[in-house]
Amino acid sequence: MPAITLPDGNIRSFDHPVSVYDVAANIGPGLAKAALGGVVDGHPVDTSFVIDHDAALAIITEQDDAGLEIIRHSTAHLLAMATQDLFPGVQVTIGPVIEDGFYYDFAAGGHTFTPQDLEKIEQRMEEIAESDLPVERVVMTRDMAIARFRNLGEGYKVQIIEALREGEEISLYTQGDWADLCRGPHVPSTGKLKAFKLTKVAGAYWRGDSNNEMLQRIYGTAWASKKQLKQYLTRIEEAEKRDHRKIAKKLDLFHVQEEAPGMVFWHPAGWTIYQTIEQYMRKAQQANGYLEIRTPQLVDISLWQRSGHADKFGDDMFMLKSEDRDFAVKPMNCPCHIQVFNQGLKSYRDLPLRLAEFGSCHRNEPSGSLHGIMRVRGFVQDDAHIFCTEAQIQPEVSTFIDFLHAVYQDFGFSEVIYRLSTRPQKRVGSDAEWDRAEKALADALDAKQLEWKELPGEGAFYGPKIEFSLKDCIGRVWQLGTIQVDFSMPGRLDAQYVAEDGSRQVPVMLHRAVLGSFERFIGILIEHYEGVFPTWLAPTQAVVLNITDKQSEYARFVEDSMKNAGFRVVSDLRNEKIGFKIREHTIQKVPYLLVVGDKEVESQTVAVRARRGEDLGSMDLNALIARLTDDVACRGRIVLENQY
RNA sequence: GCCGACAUAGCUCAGCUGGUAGAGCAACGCAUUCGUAAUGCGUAGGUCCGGCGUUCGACUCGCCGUGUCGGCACCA
Repeated sequence: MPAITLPDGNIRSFDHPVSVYDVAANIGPGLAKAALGGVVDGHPVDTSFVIDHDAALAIITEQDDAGLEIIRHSTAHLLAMATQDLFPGVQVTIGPVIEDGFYYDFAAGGHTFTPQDLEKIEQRMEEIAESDLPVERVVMTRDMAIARFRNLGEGYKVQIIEALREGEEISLYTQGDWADLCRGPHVPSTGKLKAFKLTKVAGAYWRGDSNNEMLQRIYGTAWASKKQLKQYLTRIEEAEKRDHRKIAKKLDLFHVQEEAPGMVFWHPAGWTIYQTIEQYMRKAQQANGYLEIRTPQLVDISLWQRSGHADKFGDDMFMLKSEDRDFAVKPMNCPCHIQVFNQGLKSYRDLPLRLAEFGSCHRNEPSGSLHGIMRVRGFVQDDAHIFCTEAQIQPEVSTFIDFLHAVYQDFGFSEVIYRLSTRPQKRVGSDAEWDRAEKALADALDAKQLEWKELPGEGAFYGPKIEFSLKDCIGRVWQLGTIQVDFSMPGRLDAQYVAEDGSRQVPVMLHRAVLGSFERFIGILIEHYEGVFPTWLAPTQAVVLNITDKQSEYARFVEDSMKNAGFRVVSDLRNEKIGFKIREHTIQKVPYLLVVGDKEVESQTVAVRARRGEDLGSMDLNALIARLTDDVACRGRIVLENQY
């Protein structure tokens, strides 16, 4: 005789076992109609789930995140059913929910899905949804499930079931004459699926392993209502306008071309941003106890053999031969930094020793992985290596995180994603060392009360790492900063110091970067600001505009004065209407437009127009310089409130 | 690297089933000297990504490359 406790604390008693749907109906017909599933004592279930004992129950509707998840999962099934309907012989594999949607992987024999196929499939999905087929859960034994899917010729499903534990309860969900293996829960009927759209088709390896065959993945998005779907599509459309490649073209920041795939040609405007950031980082690092160095681009392969890089990444390194010697273009800076450390005998008193380099690196990244300037083959890192004792690891990591936060704040980033990547299968170093290194990093994160996620097995071959990541305009996550503990490489490359007791010890090395690569960082920045750079980064900070030729001499005077005060200013003296010139420089996102007409010449002022048309009125040059000085000094910290 | 799509003027893009290319903006010239998001008129501009093939004829069809885009895999 179950007593059902609802989320609001209300208890409803029944004299017979009841389904989730029954309880919802007991509360009200509207809720019964809206119910998509339930959560019974913390476990998500279908509306058909029968409760026969006292339990806590929350009804899930499309208002809940869990409801949306059910809708997406069921839409994935709908996609699979429609696809198999239209393309007999296609095998189903998996179809999970992802952010904002779902996908389903198919083994389609020789057929490849075209955009036209997607349209047809989507249409079939609409039809099935409209026919409001009941979705039912069927439980069977493992052997029965295997037999069933084997009969259907669904080899992939058989493999999935075979991987499940023996004796585990297997559930299938059926709709009409179609069924899929699934844990659930699912919507009670296909009529609940009202707002979805297939978005793209792509290849994906079976079980995520590139040694396996490639399946065809169809992506889709699904929402509780048509309105939400439309909002989502608009959001994506808007986000795509922030694409750093598009904005960079409009603002003339850089280009790439066929002859140098994955390498960036920086234009004056882009290079101004780059240099501003580099100079900023240089100062910041000096202030934080780093010593800047510079090491060679080409280093004999033997060094990379000793460091272990040639063994693990040899295929991805650019090699060249000269006078019978093999050189590698450096893919990273650490082995070179150890060479600097190794010059002269170091004492424990020298530790921690922080060596920094804006190191230019090249990696022959797989062609398919290149992406704008976010993933390139030639890049520069704000790289540094901290040589220290084991006891110094945690304070150094902690100090570094503070440093990184201060830098990110200057760029206006607040939503940092923290991840700790732990030991991979292929690695060097003892388990005891890995234990200590992983703990040091986790403790540092916990001490700062940061929310972080562990990525098991994702560490570098020489040590675990913390990754600091940000999202791009359409939600793709990119790693920028990192700090990695390395117990191995210093030893491999003979780094030593003399300890207090006179013994020779091998230092620990921390690899770290705040921005990661300048290329990627600037790509993220462009999307973050949508090209509207805060004044300190803006390639051109102000443009002087004359109304007619009469004021050109004064305009040049203003330009020179501002340049002498240290700002990046140009004059636009073209014989064009003021409205036209305003428009052009507004489109170029120049922070300040300084208009000079007869009035301004007369009063020795400028009429200042800030971004988005804001009229700051007339100012004399001292007031203008003060204003820009303040603006530059605050960097990106208040740019967001300035923006709108 | 793998799967798929795409590559036309400086940029954004048209170009139907094969008959040697077109617009807007930009550039250049002339006129206009103008007060806060587009002044008018004119001129010039293309190895239609590269190679090979089919064809009387290829931007258009086929094959091979290269690059880009979307995913997957990889990411020291």
